[in-house]
Amino acid sequence: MKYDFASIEQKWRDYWDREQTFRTPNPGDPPDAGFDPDKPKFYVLDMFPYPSGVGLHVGHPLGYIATDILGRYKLMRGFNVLHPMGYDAFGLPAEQYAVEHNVHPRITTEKNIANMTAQLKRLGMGYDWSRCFATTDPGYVKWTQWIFLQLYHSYFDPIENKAMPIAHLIHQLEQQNYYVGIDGELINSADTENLEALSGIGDPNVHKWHELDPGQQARLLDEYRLAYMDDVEVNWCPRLGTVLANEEVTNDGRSERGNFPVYKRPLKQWMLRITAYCDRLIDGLDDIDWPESIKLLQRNWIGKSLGARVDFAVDGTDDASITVFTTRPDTLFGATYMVLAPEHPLVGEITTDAQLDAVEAYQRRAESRSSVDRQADAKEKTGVFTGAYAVNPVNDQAIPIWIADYVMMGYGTGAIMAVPAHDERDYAFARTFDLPIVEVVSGGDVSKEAYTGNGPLIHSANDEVSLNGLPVDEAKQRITGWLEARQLGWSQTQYRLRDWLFSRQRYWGEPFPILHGPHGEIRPVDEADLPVELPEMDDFKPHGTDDPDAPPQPPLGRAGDEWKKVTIDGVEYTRELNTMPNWAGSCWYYLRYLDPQNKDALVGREAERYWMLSKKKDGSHHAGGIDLYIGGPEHAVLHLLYFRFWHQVLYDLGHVSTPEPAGRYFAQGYIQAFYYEDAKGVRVPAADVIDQKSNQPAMELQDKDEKELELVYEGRPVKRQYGKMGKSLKNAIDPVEVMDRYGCDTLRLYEMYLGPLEASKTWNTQDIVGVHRFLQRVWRNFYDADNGGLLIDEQAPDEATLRLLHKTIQRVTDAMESMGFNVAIAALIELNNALVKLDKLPRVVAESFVKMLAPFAPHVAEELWAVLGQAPSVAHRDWPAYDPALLVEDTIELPVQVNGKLRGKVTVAADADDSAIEAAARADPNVAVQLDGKTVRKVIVIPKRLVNIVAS
RNA sequence: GCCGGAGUGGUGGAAUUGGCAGACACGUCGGAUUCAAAAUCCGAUGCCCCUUAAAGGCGUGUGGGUUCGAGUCCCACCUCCGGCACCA
Repeated sequence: MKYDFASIEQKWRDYWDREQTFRTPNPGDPPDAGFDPDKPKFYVLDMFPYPSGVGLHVGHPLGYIATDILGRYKLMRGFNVLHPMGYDAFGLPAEQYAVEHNVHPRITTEKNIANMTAQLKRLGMGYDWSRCFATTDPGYVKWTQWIFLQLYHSYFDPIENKAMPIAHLIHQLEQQNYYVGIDGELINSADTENLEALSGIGDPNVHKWHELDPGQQARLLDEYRLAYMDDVEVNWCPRLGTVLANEEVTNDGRSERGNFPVYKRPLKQWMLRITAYCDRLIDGLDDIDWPESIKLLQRNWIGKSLGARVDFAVDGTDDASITVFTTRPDTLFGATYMVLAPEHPLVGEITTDAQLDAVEAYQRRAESRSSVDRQADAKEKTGVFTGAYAVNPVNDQAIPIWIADYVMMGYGTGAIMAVPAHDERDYAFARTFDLPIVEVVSGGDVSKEAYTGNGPLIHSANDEVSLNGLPVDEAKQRITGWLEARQLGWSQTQYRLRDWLFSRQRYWGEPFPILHGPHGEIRPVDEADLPVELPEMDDFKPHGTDDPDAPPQPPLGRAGDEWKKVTIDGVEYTRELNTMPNWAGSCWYYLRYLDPQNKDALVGREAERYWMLSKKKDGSHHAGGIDLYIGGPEHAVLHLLYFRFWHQVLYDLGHVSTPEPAGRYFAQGYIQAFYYEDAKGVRVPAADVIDQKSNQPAMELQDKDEKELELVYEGRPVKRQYGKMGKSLKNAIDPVEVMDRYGCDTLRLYEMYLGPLEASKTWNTQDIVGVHRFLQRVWRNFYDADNGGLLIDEQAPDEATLRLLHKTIQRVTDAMESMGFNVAIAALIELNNALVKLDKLPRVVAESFVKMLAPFAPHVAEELWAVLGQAPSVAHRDWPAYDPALLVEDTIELPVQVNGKLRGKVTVAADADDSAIEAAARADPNVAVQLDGKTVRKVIVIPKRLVNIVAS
C-alpha cells in the first residue's frame, strides 16, 4: 500500500463536504440540531480575503492553516468551535481587476469567489461553509448601510462617555440643559461659571435651542453626529480618481495602493467622528490580549498629548489673539517668536502692508505643493515674517509672528509658540532666520543645539509667578495653574488622530443610504428601503488623471436619473453619489458570521451573546469577543482600529454585548522571499535569474551570500532584494503546484514547521521534503511496505513506549495551547521516529498519534483513523490525555559541572537526597580527575537539574 | 531623528524562562538498495587542536557586568527588520 495522498485527500474533502463535518450549530429557540449549550465556545477568526482573482500564493494560507489547526484542536478539546470564512469583495482591488479585464465587477467577483472557495477547500479547511457570505451580498450591504445610519443618528455624549441617539441630544437642548455657544459648542446650563465667562445668559453669542432656525438646528446637530458631511482637507489621488483616508496614504505622501502622488485639497465629504473615541480606543487596549507592538502602533497613531492651550494677544489690536497648543508650557518664558500655518485664517488679518506680497507669495507656494514635495525638503526651514507681533502673556514681550509650512493647520490650533532653545525644529528655524534663542531650562548647551531634556528652570519669573529652580514637570503644573487663574490658558489634551474620511469616488462600494434635497438638506433613506443597491452601469470605471486640480468625479454621477433621482412627498432628492470605502464591509463581518441569514437584525441577540460573551468559571461573563483573531499586522492602524471603533459604537447603542470585538488578536508573520531588481529598480522574473559564476538558477542558490554570486537576468546584472512574497514581485509560489506534488497535508505541515507563526520566514521549497518524508514514515508505520499488511498490534505497549507517548501528548498539548505549532510537529516527528523501530504499532499508541496528527494533516489522519477500524470523523473525537504518573521517571541523569563547566553525567534515583547525589557526582571518574589537587569550596545541587562543584 | 522587534551551526529553527546550547528538519558527507537515476533506508555532522579516539580549548551580534552557573538578567555599542516622522 503506497501513501497515495492525492486520492486520500480527495476522498476526505468530499466526505467533509457531504457530511457537513464542520457545520457549527447555533443556539436559539429552538437551537439548531446538535447544539450543546453546556460546552464552552471558541470563536476563531481569520481576516477574510479580497477575491482578487490573481489567486493565492503560499503566504496567504499561513494564518488560515494556523486557525484551522487550532479550530480542529479546540473541537477535539470539547469546545463549540466557530470558524467561518467569507469574502471582502468590495473595494479597489476587486474593481481594478474588473477594469483590467473589462468585465463588470459583480461578474469577476462571483468568479473569483468560486475560484477562491475551491482553493480554500483544497487546503482542507474545516470551515462552516454554510455561514459564508461576501460583503457585496445585498443581504449584507443592507446592514452595513443600516450601521451607517446608526452612526448618522448618534452623537458622542462626553458626560456619559459613550455614543447616544441624537434624539437624546435634541431632548437635552429642548429641555435647555445645554445652551449653544458662538462656535456651536454646547454649554451646560448648570455650569454657571462657564456661562459667566461668556458674559452670561443674554450674551448675543449664546443661544437657546428654540432661538435657532431649523437650518441652524440641523447644522448644529451635524457638528455632533458620528457620521457627518464636512469641508475638509482631503487626500486627493487624481491617478486613482478618488480621495483616501489618512491611513491609506504612505508617509511619503503617496497612495498605499498603486503608489501614486496624493494632494491635499478641501472637499465636502462624509466623515466618521472616530476622534470622539480617542480615549475609549486607547483605554480599551488595556483590557484585550493583543501584541504590545500592535497596541503601541494604535496608541501612537491616536497620538494623545497632554499640554496646554495659551492665548497670545496680537500687539496693536483690540481683540485679536492667537491660541497655541504646547506640550511644554514650562518653556513659555523662552518663547521668542510665533509661527502660524500658511493657511491659518488669521494670517490675512494681521499681515502688515509691507509684508503682504511676501506672505501671499509664500501662501501660494505652500498651497501648490503636494504632500510629496512638502515631505521631500522637510529638513530645510522656510517661512515669512507677517510684520505683526504677539504679546507673550508671561512677560509682556512683543515677539514676531511668522508663517511657515513646518506648522500644519490640521494639528492643534495651527499655530505654535516657538521656543528655539528647547525644540529642535524651532531651533533650526531660529538659526535660519537669525531669531533670538533664550535658554529657560538649564542642563544643555543651547549655543550648539536645542536642549529637550529635564533640568531646573531658569530665567522664568514675573511679578506673580516664578518657575526658577523647578524641574520640568512641576514647572508645567505651576505655569498652567497660573494661566488658568488669569484665564490666559488652560490645560488641554490633543490627539494626532483625525476624523475618518469615509467617501470614495468609486463604483464598487456600498452606496450611502443618503438623499440630498433641493436645498442641500440631508435625508437618510428609510430603513424599510434598505439596501440601496448599485445601479447597473456599463461605464463604471474611475476616470484617473494626472491633473491634481481636476475635480473628483464619482462614477455613480454617470448613472441614469431613474437611479439618481428619488421623489418623496413631491420633493425630488438626489442620491449620494460617493460610495463607502472597502473598510466598511470588514468593520462588522465577524458579527454577521454569528447569524448570517438573519433578515431582521444585523445579528440575532442570542447568537451574538453566545458567541461573543465568554463564560467565566463561576458562570458569569467577561467581555471576550472573538476568542482568537489571526491576521497580518499591516492592518494595525487600518482595519484593526476601524473595527474597534464601529464595535464600540454598536456596544454603546446596545447592539452588541462586549466592549471590544476581539479579546485576543495574534499577528502572524509574513512568508518572505527573494526578488530581483535591475539597475533601474525594475523587478525581473526570479525564475529566470542565473548566477554567472556557477551558471545555476538564482532560486537554487538562496543560501549563498549575494557577494559570492554574479546575478544576471538576460545578461543584465540584477540585485537581490528580500521582502514579502507577492505576484507583483514575481516571486510567488503557487500552493496548488506544491499540493499537486506533495499533497495538502504536506503543505500544511510545512508552513507550520517553517518557524513560529508570529515570525517572518523564508520559503524554501527544498525543505518541503522533510515533512513529506515524515508523513511517508507515518504511513509505513501502519502499512508494511513489502506486502501491504497492517502493522497494528492489539497488545499493550511496553513501558518505555507508553512513557514516550505520554511525554509526547504533554509536549504537543502544551505547544498547541501556546501556538507553538513548529514545536508540536517536532514532537510528533520524534515520537514517530521512535515508533519506526517497533515491529508493530500498539493500537493505543497509534490511536493517540493519529488524533494528535489530525489537526495538522487532517486527510491522512482520517484515512489512518479508518484504517484503525474507527468510524469517522476523527475531528470529533477527544484529544488524548496524558497520565502525569507516566511522566515521572524512576532514575534520572544529572549533568555534573566543575566550576560551571560540564565534566560528566551521573545517573541517580529520582528521589535521591543531596548528599547521595553529591557522592555520585564525586565518584564520576572524569569529575574526580578535575577535582584532583583542588579544594572543594562549595557544592550546589539543584534537584532534578544539575550538580555544580566549585573548587580551586 | 523618535518608538518598537530581532540577532543562536552551512540553512530554517529548539532550549520547561537563570541550570546539559544546537531538539526537530533541510543541506552536506559516508554507506545500503538499484544496471543506472529518482525515491527510500541506515550512519555521521557547531568550530578548533589531533592520523584517530579519549581528554581538552572555543562557541548564542560586539564589549563589559551580576551569578556557583547567562542564549536567557543589567549597562554600553553594532547590524538588520517594522512603524511613525516638521504632531508643537
